[in-house]
Amino acid sequence: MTRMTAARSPYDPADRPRLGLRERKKIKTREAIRAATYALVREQGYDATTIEQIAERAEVSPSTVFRYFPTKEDIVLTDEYDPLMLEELRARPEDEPWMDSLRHVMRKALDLSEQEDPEVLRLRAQLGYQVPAIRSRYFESMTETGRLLRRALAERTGRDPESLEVRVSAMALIGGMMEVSMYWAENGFEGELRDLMERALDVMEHGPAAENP
Amino acid sequence: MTRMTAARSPYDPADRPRLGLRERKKIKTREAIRAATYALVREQGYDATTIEQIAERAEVSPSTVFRYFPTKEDIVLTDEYDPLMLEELRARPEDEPWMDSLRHVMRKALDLSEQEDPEVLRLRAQLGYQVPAIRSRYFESMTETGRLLRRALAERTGRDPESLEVRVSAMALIGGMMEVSMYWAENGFEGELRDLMERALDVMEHGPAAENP
DNA sequence: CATGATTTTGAGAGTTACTTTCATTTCATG
DNA sequence: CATGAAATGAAAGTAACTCTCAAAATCATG
Repeated sequence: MTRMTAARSPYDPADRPRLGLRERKKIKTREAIRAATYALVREQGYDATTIEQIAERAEVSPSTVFRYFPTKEDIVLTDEYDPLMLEELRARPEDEPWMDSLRHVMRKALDLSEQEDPEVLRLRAQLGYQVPAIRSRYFESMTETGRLLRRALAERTGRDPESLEVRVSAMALIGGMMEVSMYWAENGFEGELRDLMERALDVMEHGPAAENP
Repeated sequence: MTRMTAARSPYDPADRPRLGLRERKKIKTREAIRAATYALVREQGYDATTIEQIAERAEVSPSTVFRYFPTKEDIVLTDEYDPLMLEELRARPEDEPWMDSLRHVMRKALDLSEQEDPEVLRLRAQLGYQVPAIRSRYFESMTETGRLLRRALAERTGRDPESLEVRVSAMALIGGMMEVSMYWAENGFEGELRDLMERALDVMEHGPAAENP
């Protein structure tokens, strides 16, 4: 069926093989659960896939599934790109306009994710579009990203990260980005996500009512 | 305990007493369920409140509760301001700048809601802030509002409501507005929500990186 | 007002995500 | 290999939702 790529995460265990057997096993289990979930969801759809089936295919008990992921949605969505993003944002030159920095970082993040596992990027977007529960969880995780965004934005512009202005700016960006993903899925993944994101950032840079070509 | 205001909804039944007994009873049941839920949630918190308790206090069966509201979160959140908002937006003069129209309409909506039932406005914001499930549903409902927003924005600016640009603009606004509500609840409802909203719209009008006082 | 059609309700059983508890197994370490 | 710590599985429990069906309330008629 589908090629079972290992989906090397940003903190790939293979980079530091000096991990105890226990740790390595945990990582394997985690990925087994995720792989089983992706496969089943592709075969039967999200709602039709039960935790029991996932557990069975991943060869663990249902209890273990919940030990690794708090909710079913998390199995599909969890990743850890956020810290990387913050780091990248901070690494951009101080005097670069904020929105340019953001453009660079987003492009980089999307490129990376696309190259690591293009299927997963699409599957997530599609599930986010189709399944309300996933969309919700998706939004929650983007809200966390929003917290990073406001920290970075505050640092860059010398404002208080907890001020209404900064918080609203960050979440407006998040809202816009979320919509890009929905749009992409809704239109059958037509075009490069990277380009759509770029257009979205252009729009948001100048406010919603500005003239766009 | 708390005064059990009837919370006259925008389409108040009392305005048209010419409804069959059946219809009137349905509206009563609906409001009984909501009132019971609000009361219980205030007493015990959201999670501790079960559908069974709600049903008992509203003097209906649990099945009936689910017949009136698809999910527990909906009992707290459902309202029907959206169509009104669209109407108001359309009623604004054609040549008024879009963001000014939005400011007017939002102010009006918030004033209305505050005057109809200030408690509910606060309770919702607070639950949205504290309870992830509610926040999710809150966001979903704002997404629907976003669809209206993009229609109105498209009409006003002569663009395609399904274009990426319009959709992103609308959802960015929604994201920003959502954050206003969170901010308000998080800071103990300090200040007028109306004023916070105004400030948020100012921010979003000019883009996230613009200088604000 | 009686009667039959239609709508609404409640009772009950079933599904599934998630929780909690506890005994058993698996690994790490001296 | 022995001992302690961590990970697992089995099992029972909770609560949100779904489905089905029969009883009850309302409505539209003659």
